[in-house]
Amino acid sequence: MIRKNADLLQYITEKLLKESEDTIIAQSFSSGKKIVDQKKRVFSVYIIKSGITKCYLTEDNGVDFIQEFFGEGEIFGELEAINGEVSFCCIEAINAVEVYKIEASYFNQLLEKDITFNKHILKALSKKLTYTAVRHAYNQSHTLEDNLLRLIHQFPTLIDEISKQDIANYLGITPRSLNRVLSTIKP
Amino acid sequence: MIRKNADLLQYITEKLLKESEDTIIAQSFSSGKKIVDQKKRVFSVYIIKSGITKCYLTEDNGVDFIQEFFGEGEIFGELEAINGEVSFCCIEAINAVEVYKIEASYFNQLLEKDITFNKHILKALSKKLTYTAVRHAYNQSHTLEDNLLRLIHQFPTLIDEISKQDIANYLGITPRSLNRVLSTIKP
DNA sequence: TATCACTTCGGACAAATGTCCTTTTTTGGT
DNA sequence: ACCAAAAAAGGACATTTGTCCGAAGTGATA
Repeated sequence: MIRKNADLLQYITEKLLKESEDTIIAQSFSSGKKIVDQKKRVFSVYIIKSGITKCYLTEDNGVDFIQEFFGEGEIFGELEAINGEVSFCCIEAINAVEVYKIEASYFNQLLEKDITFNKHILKALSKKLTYTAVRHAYNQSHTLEDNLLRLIHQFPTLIDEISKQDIANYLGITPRSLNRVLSTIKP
Repeated sequence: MIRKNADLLQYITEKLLKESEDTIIAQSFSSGKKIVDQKKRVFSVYIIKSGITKCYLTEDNGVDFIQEFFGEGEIFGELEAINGEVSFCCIEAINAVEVYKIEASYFNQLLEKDITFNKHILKALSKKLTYTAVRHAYNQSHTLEDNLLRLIHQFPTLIDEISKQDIANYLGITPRSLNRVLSTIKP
């Protein structure tokens, strides 16, 4: 649901910020702002300091699909820095978001020079891969009701913090279906 | 659909095999054999030399969901080597499969010592992440008919090489639905 | 050839989900 | 406090997908 990466954030703030004061810069985005746009070049890698973003793709038929919600310590832009391709998704602030921003070229330098950083990134990538695989397997193999109950269990304040449309786009369903199932499990 | 990684396979065969003759060993599996089992420890990393495997998870309700089919050069077991956790999926040979097998500990040594290898793995991980994200977004946002047509377009001999049950498990549907849609698009 | 196990194929019906609306509620700005 | 715009809610119906079968095809083997 809302993914976090405490280890990575800690490493950035406690170690890297001190030795790279001029290359790692803080930046803020207000709710609704796009930080990374689909099919555009990405010149930086971002690590979330605070706030929540959604990571989504807009399909050719106009439907939005939300991959994940990113919270503290989650990284994005790293795939594009590593393989040099354009972004395949949008990253948009859901509330007030603060990030650390690293130039893609410096990020790649760090990967080569700093073994610990390299390991953090390898772990971050394998974490992402694991949780996306597990979530999609679950979602495809269970009923909508199961998926919703699991989501609410993992993140009880979900419905207060995230719009119905976004929850529906995360589950790959319509808001109508979401409401229907919500009304059967709530009362 | 069937994922491949020519660059990685080339690097293994042309460079690594020569300098690590005793640590990278070839191994064969016949059709139907499980190479990696779900929720078990994994002690090696594998790169496919030839053949096709399926990568799938069995959910608590007994449903199998196929993440991907792996072909030449595709790597597996690397997530478990990197983060030290048990496997979250099964890898099973679909036909006769030959792999290169690397001890997890040696794999981690290589990551530290061999920058080129490290880059190959970073790229392999980001490729995997990109294609799983893109595939799931597409599948969730399009009709079953669209998904099938796309699949057949990407891989025309699909229906001959892979069982209906596996195709259904890959799409997250039942074989009944698959047949229904096949009969509407074929004739 | 007979038989068993396995896969495939579809019919008939049930259940889930989408589509298209209109109405109600909430939100944000002046 | 008021209004316009957006978000949420849910009715009615159409469509899609699942469930539960039994029938038909296939391949291996005695």
